[in-house]
Amino acid sequence: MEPISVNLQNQTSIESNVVQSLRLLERCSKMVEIKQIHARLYKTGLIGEPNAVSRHLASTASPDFGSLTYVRKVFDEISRPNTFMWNTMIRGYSNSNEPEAALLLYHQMLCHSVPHNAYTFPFLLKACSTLSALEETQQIHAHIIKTGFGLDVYATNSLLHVYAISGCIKSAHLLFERLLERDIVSWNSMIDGYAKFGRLEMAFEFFKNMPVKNVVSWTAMISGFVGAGLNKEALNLFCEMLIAGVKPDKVALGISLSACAHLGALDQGRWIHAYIAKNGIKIDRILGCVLIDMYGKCGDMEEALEVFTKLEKRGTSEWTTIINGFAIHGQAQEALDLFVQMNKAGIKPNLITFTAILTACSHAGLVDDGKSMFKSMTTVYRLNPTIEHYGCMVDLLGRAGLLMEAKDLIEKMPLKPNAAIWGALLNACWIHGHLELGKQIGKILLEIDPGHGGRYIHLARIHAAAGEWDQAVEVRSQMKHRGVSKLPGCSSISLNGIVHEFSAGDGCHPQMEKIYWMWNQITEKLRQEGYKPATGDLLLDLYDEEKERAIQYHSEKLAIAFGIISTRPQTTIRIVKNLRVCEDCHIVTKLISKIYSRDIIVRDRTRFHHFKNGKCSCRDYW
DNA sequence: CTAGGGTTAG
Repeated sequence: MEPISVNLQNQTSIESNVVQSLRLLERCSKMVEIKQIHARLYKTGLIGEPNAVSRHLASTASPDFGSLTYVRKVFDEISRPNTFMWNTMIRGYSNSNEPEAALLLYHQMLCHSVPHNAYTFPFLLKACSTLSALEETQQIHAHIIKTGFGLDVYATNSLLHVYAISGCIKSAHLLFERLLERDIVSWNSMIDGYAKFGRLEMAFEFFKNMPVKNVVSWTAMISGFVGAGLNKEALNLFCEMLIAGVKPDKVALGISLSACAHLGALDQGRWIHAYIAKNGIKIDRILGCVLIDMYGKCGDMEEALEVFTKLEKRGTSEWTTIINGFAIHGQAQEALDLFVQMNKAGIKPNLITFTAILTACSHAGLVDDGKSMFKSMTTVYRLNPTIEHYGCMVDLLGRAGLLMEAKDLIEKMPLKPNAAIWGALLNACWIHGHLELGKQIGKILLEIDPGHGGRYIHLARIHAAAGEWDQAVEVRSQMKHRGVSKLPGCSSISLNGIVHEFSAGDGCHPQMEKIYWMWNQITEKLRQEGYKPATGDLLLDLYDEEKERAIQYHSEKLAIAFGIISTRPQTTIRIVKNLRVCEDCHIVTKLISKIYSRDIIVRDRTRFHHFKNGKCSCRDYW
């Protein structure tokens, strides 16, 4: 920052002085300097110049400056703020963490009979959209029409956006139909509105029919797929976008990377990372997090760490993401070490950081560490544990066999236990054979979460293990009766940029015959090693032939068989599964890793298993 | 001035 040396003595050159001051203002980056200039505006009388004051407000109210209180003070001193100044303040608050203030200001603006201009409504409606303030939006809608801005494309697009984003997609659609002038933004808002609420067919209808698409149109659609869990479709669309010759920007790349993360599509993730590097796209905070997360969720912690280390700035999110990476890999010590380093670096952990840390302790069975971290949340970091944190603790204690302690925690916690809490306890009961308690909890779960198929299966299993076949069958038929279906198990493997998906007993894959042949080969070798199927799950399904077949061909088994025939010997096989690995598959995969000398990395619904030479990184604790 | 983004975990 150069010293401020504006010659203010000569009254005739006051205009050029204003201009010069304004230039300085725009270059200002520190609050102190802004305040200095403000003081100078006062001293020199320039404070009476609406232009100078306006610019001063504008640069101070920009999102780069956190402190709106200061701007507000300046604003409040102005006797008759003009429209520009009101707009500036509304814009400031619409981008802040108190957007309500924007609405209040607008109200005051009306009271003072200050006229609007075309810039007033977009700012104001932005505040409405973050607040999902529909009533206010309707009032503003009326004002827009009354004051003759009903044909202004910025005002109407802003309206359209609020309606679309706040779940009033019908109003948005109606408005869209009535618009005389629609531009690409109008279309994109419709796509985003429908996509965000899971109405992908409608979103796609708009996407398909719009006259010209830009990168935002594609991204809104891709993001809709990701939001609906259709990550494969999201990636396909990303590829189509490239083929259509639309250059992806950081937003498109980020959302596609998160699709890769969900899918465990390492190759595609690497490709996007390389694209970012090749095109000189700056890795901002979000891209940094997504990259770390992608590598972590795709099983490559070395690369995740590499990205993390190379980042210019590391904030809470970046640390949290890398810690979570180690957590899901069962590398609790690394996670805990990073937590210490994070503290040393002066970065404050947040609630999500603690979820990651507690997950790490839980997966590794570090009961004492977990307990002390949980305690430190309130005592050291002043964070109130949420239901997720209690869930982690119940899981941690229950998994370690401390069922009574887990139950005790549930009874004493200040929050109402939800399905996830009981689910964690039920799982613990199952692992440690506490069948009586398991049955009680299973019943609770069926009541509070009647649409979740997995709960029925769990309870039925427990009945079966207790030898209560009638009741096991009863639970299953209850499930059928209520029309609840089990989430089908699905495993995927990514090869040469193509994600292959398998579901249990699947016959869909073009190479299915070969895959089943390979699986039979594998079973033969397993038998020679003395393997016998873990039949716990099988017995329950005896009454249902189709399911029995499905269990023999669990989706991950098919994916592994496909992996072995489709890759060179020694190549690591990476599988992603949407459910937890069952005991039988875990045993089998360990054996396969030894017999075929293959590293097999399986990502479960909650964690990674690295199978190597007959052993698994989870040390059979999962 | 209006439109698309991430980290928990279900």
